[in-house]
Amino acid sequence: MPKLEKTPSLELPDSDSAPQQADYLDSLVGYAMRRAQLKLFQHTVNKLADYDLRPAQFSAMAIIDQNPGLMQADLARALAIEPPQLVPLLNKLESRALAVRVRCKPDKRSYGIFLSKQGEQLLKELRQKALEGDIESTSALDDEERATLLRLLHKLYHER
Amino acid sequence: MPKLEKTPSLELPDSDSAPQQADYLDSLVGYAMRRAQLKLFQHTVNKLADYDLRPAQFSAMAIIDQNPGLMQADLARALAIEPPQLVPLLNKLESRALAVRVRCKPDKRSYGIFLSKQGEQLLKELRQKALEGDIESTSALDDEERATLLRLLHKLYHER
DNA sequence: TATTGTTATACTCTATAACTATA
DNA sequence: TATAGTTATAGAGTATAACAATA
Repeated sequence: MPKLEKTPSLELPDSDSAPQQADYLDSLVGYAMRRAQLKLFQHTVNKLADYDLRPAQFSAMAIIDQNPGLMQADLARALAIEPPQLVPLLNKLESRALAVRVRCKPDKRSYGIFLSKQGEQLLKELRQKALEGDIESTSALDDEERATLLRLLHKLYHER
Repeated sequence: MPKLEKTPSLELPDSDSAPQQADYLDSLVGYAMRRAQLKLFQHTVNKLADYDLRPAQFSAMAIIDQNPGLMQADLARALAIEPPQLVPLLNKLESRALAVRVRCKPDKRSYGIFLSKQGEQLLKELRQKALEGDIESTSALDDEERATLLRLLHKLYHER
C-alpha cells in the first residue's frame, strides 16, 4: 500500500459538499474557456434541438448561405472538420431539402453546394433564434463586456 | 431537381480559395468561443502529450492535490464528467502510480483519492508546463487583455 | 430502500486509409 | 498520378441502465 504524504484533512467546508475549484486551474485561460464553452455549447444544442439540428449543421447552413456553390472540401475546412464527416451532415440537410449538391462545375468530380429556398427561409429563423440564444447564454455580461469578449476571442483565433 | 434561388456567383476572391467566414457567425460568442477553445485545447493536448497525459487527467491531478482524500463522485462532479468516465481515468493514474484509491472513510463503499508522492512531484512540473503552454496559446493578447478574458470567462461560467 | 463505484453498452465526434470517378 | 467525394473503420468522449457491495 502506497504511503500517503498528506493527511486527509480536507479543506472543504463539509465532507459531502462539492470540492472547491483549484486556484491554480482558475489561472489558466484554457481551463476557464473549456468550462465556459461547454456551457454555451449546451445552450446552443438545446436551442437548436427544437429544429432537430446540430450546431455544425446550422453553421454549415450559414456558411453555405454566405458562399453559395462552394465545394465540400472548402466547407469542411471552414467548419474545421474532415471531409468524411461532412458526408452524413450534408446527406441530412439534403434529405430535409434544406440544401442541395449540384454538379455545376467544370470539374465534374466536385459539387456546388447551395441552400434550397426552404433552407434559406429556415436559416433566417435560425439566425434569430441562435443570436437570441447566444445573448441569453452570455447574459452574465453587459453589452460592453460581451463585445470585449468577442473581440478577444477573435484575436485569439486569428492569432493577431 | 430543386430550383436554385441564387446564382452561383461566389463572393470569394478565387474559386479555389477558402470561403470567407460568415459575418453573421462572427457575431456569436458561442461560435467564436468554440473555435478559440478548440485551438487552445489542441495546444494543451500537444503540451501534455510529452507526459502521455490527457487534459482531463491533468485537471484531475490538480483537483485531487487541492482536495486530497475526496470521493470519486465529487471528483467527477468537479471535472464535469459522469462517474463511469472516471473509472478508466483513475485506473490509468493508479497504474502509473500517480494517484491512489484508499478505503479510508467511515462509509466503506467510497474511496479517498490521493496523489502519490510521485504524482505530487509530477504535478509540480505539469503546472509549470501547462501555465507556460497557456501563456503561449494566448500570446496574441497582452497581459491586460489576458486578465480581462480570464475574468469574463469566469463571470460567464459562474453566471454572475 | 438508497448510494458508491463499477460494468456494459450505445451514441456522437473525430481521424485515417482505402475506394470511385473524374482530372 | 493526383484530386473530390465517399466508404469503412477505429478511437476518443459522453451518457444511461444495471449490477455488487455497503449503508
